[in-house]
Amino acid sequence: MPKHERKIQMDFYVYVDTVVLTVNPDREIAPKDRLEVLVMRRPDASSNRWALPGGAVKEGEPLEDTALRKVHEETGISLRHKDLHQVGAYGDPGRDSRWRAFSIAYLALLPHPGEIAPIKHSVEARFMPYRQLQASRVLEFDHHRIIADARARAFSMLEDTPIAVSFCQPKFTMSDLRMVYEAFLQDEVDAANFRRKVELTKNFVQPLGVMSSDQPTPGRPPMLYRAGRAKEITPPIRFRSSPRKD
Amino acid sequence: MPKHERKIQMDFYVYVDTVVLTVNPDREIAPKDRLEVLVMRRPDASSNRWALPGGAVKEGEPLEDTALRKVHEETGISLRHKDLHQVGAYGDPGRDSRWRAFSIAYLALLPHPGEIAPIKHSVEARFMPYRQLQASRVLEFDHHRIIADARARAFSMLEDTPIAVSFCQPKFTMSDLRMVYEAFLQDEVDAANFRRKVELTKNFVQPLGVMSSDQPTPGRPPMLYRAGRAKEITPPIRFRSSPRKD
DNA sequence: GCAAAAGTGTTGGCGCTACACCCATGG
DNA sequence: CCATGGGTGTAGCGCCAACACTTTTGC
Repeated sequence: MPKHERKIQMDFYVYVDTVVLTVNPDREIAPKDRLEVLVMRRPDASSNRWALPGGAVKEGEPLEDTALRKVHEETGISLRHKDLHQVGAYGDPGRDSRWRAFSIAYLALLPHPGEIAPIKHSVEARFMPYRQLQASRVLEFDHHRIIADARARAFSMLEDTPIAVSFCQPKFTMSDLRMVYEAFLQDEVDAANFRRKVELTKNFVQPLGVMSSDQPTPGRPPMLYRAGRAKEITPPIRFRSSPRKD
Repeated sequence: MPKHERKIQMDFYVYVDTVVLTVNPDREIAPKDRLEVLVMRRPDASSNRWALPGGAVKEGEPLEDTALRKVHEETGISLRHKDLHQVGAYGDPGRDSRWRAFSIAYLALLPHPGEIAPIKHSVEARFMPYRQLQASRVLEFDHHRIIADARARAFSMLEDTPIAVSFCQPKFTMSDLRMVYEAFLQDEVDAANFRRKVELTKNFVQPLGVMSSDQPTPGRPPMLYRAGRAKEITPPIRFRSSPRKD
């Protein structure tokens, strides 16, 4: 690593970009379109150009602090350290046409805010469906690749950590939790088997005897759960894709 | 990301460090101790201090090129782009006591060189057992954490890509391949089930005629295989840890 | 009002597949 | 002694059906 060499990298920039993912619980929406990404539009940017929240690392500032700071500055959303997971580093020459720019990408998981978060900042920020973003390539730089990598990493974390509850409200139903997996799997999951797998995993969720008396919805009132204290899922929750028709 | 702001990051350094992993096929060695890491000792470093090969990114140089270049310069080993996989970025203030240093870590998988590679460079380089490195903390900076992350990433890649063959010679036996998994699993694997799982995966390996006519070893001569052309393993090869005694 | 229908959550069961463990055979 | 192949019991799970509990609809 660092030998005692001269400082020759004065034109290098180090940024942090954060992919804030959420799952829209609206049952009207198709499972594939429930996954949403927080994006922003810069004041000076051309219309129809969106970007991930992010910015330059300050001197003496840990990378995760940069992520939290820029997301708050640019979208008004306050994340916590425990919500952040590193996705990777992006540093190809030419990914930024102006200068050599490195970006360390983070992933954050957030319960869905009921409405588009009221953002009173100079920049416009909102959640947009992941699939729509990938279909119409409106993101700057290599941010399409970054959000794709972030989604893949989030899905693998769903399999062997209880992180899916991060997308849910403090009290949630089994269907809420299942819809998180469906959003990332981009497919439906058998409700019966899902329940069994979750309940057999010690400390994944904790039942709260009560029924949800929210809005009167049709159907049997669901049981409510809250997050357990498990840090990992053993055995991992996997969903086989093999018996699908090929 | 990059706004039009002044250049304020002149004291930031961007490095690439590479974790070259290999599996020692020596049957005398316990499975847990077969995993080895390529480390080097700097000429000016105090004795007993080792580090991963790596160095600063040059202007206009892709990150992976930096990895290949520094590994070659410092250890004489020539890697290929396809051997490289990114592990992550490390940028905590204070990880380098001299200045703010970011390091992007890569992972490379290499067949075991029969002998410690004869390195005729100014720096001393060699493979050392992973477990021994982690037990005696002789690595510089946060390289202990980096090699731990690299090992975890390699293991997850073993499960759903045919990358294990990267650790083997061009022609290998089923036992050679199985020992790769055992090295990362830190446990033994049933030979019969392993064979079936591998053979049922299309294009994972390709059987050659027969017989290793190497050294006459005790036991029945094994079949020889070479790498298939599959890019991923479906379904993934998993090894359950549940029915072990707890 | 009341009954039927429709919608959602929950439980149970059948059958297949994967695999851990064991054993037989071959070189 | 190691490689290879076969066999068996069991756990996980995909799939389906039944049942529970509610709101909505029809008369």
